[in-house]
Amino acid sequence: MPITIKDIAKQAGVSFSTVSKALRNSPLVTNKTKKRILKIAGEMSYFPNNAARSLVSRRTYSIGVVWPSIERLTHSVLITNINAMLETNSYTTLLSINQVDAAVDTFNRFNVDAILVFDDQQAVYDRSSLASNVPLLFYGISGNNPYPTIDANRKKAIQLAFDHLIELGHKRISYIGNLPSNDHFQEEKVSAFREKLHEYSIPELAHMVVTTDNMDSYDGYSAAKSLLTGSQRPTAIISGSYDLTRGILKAAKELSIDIPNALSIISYDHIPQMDELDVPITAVGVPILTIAETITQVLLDIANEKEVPDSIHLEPEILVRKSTHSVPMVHPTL
Amino acid sequence: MPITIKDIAKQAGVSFSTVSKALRNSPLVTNKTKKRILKIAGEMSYFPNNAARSLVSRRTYSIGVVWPSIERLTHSVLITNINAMLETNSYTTLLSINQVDAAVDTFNRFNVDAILVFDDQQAVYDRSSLASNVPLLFYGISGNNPYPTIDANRKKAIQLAFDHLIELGHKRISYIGNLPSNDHFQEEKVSAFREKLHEYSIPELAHMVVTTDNMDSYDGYSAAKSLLTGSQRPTAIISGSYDLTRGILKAAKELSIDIPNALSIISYDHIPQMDELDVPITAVGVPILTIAETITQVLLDIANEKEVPDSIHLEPEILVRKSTHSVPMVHPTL
DNA sequence: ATTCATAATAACAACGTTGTTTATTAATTA
DNA sequence: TAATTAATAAACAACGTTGTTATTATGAAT
Repeated sequence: MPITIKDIAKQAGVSFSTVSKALRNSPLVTNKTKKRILKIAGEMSYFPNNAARSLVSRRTYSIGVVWPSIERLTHSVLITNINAMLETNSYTTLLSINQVDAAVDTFNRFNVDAILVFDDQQAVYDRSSLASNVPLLFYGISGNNPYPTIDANRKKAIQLAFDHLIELGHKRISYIGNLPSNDHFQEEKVSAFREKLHEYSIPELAHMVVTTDNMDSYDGYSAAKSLLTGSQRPTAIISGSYDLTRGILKAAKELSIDIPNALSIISYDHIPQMDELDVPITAVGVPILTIAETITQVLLDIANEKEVPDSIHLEPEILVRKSTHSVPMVHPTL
Repeated sequence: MPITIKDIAKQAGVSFSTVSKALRNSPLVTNKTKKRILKIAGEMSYFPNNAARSLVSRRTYSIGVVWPSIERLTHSVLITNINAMLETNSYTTLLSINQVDAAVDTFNRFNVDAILVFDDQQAVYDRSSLASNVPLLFYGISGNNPYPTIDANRKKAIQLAFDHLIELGHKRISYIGNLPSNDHFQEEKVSAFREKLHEYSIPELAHMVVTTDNMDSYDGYSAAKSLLTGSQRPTAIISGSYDLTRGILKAAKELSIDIPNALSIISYDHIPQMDELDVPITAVGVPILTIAETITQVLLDIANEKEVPDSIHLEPEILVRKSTHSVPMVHPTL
């Protein structure tokens, strides 16, 4: 039997509506009684009943996040940031690891003020049939769904990376990334890479695009190991993600390949963690804080029934750190 | 403006209380009107308002999970399982990645029926001062907090592992595990290992206990690499976790050390994923499904105000797979 | 045909809160 | 001192539901 304002009212010898006002710090209650009531509320460890409150205010000041894939560092970082930002705006974040439709259903029942859907997996469900009275925001898929969407320009990111390497004089550039059958995002990166090869009239040799089965550091490690011990060693590698990069770094270290002097590495995923690796890694992508800020802002907007654009494309940036360097005059294997 | 039963009532030309009964499939409404109302509700994409419902029923049929550390595979697997099990019991799982006290506060406001706290990090807060009207269940810490707690007997697990190796004739056994300053669990495993050494009168040589900085696969990899290339190569390794084990496996593979013929590996963490590694790994620990089932059951119990034991200790099991074998007659390096 | 039982639906109260309206008290003025 | 105003606090209505109670319509039995 949870404590209610009526219990407090009885204890304080005052009407329950006075208690309500006191707890909400209304000017309609004198400071003295306010203080007294606050004290009693604390002692009785009172929690406002969100259900009752939201029933009358039509607001819960909470945001639901649908997060079906819980095992990716970049996403963890992103969610942690969004969570923190929402908190500073007095919003509470609720997560669900259910399927998108079930999670949306749940959040509707709880009357959250807005729902954020991480749809990176491109789960198979009919996005047009998602029943929801709560406004939705998608992160990850552009177009083809009727909800506001935020995504990152992955193509541009790879282009930035490539151009940076070209500027440094690199020609023998490899891309390491995973390429699952139905992942539109990874495809985008690979094709951007190939377009750039074409633009600079660089023929695509074997092993210039190394696709991995997974996004794990190991996949990066294995790919890099075989790539760097092969006959056609590149002078620079573009990595598809933070996790892969960690593996690549490890491989290089093992082979005593000096980074950046003997090999340049540039990685997708613009997260602070890039700075903490053995060699601080030059990174491309939309800064994770920018993503978090944008998502948070749009969430707050749709929660407050403001108009938001149908889709927001975030532009990537390049942050040059220690891992990229001009191509060595004498290539060790060339 | 969300659809309410009143809207449906108006549409169906019937009183709102009839709609309520129809939607809840009450026998007090004739099948004909029931069907009609259900149809209309569907068309209007109606969602029952949880706030209103829970206000009167005093139940939300939802469980809050406090999950401050979101980056560990075993925990992800565990939560995924608990989530699924609760779902089959018609309960909804809500996650929060906030600090324990803030998350408990949030869940109290939402009137979840029970709260599960993952307290593996032993976060610094006064557990006795956690204000909550909702029943709490802790996973991970035994004793010293006033709430029901479920934990796994880690000591026993390491003992099982050790005994198994002894049975196979191993004497040169190493333990690889991380040992952060304040992690009681990891300490428990290490000290269990040392006790066993003592029990079998095996002197502890250098590198018999290799502590890593992190729980990452890399840490396992590095540790194993140095351990296996050193002069005192063990015939068997006990690994502190799944992630470490993956690294160890990788290292062995690279060094062309045949598992299990040249080296036995046994790992903590009794999860199905152990079976899917290069070499299926013999594992000790409480089976993850057992943990999930126990937690789920206790959650349902406390949600329904049943009495539950103060603390439940789960007993570990050993599952022998392909990675352990009797000690080679001729030790390669001895 | 009138009464009575029953089936079907409608009306009502309650859950805990907030915002508004009304009543009470204290302070000020004439 | 009586009247008026300002201050405080109490009472009330509403939010969307559910469970209980009251009402109406239907049909059977006398």
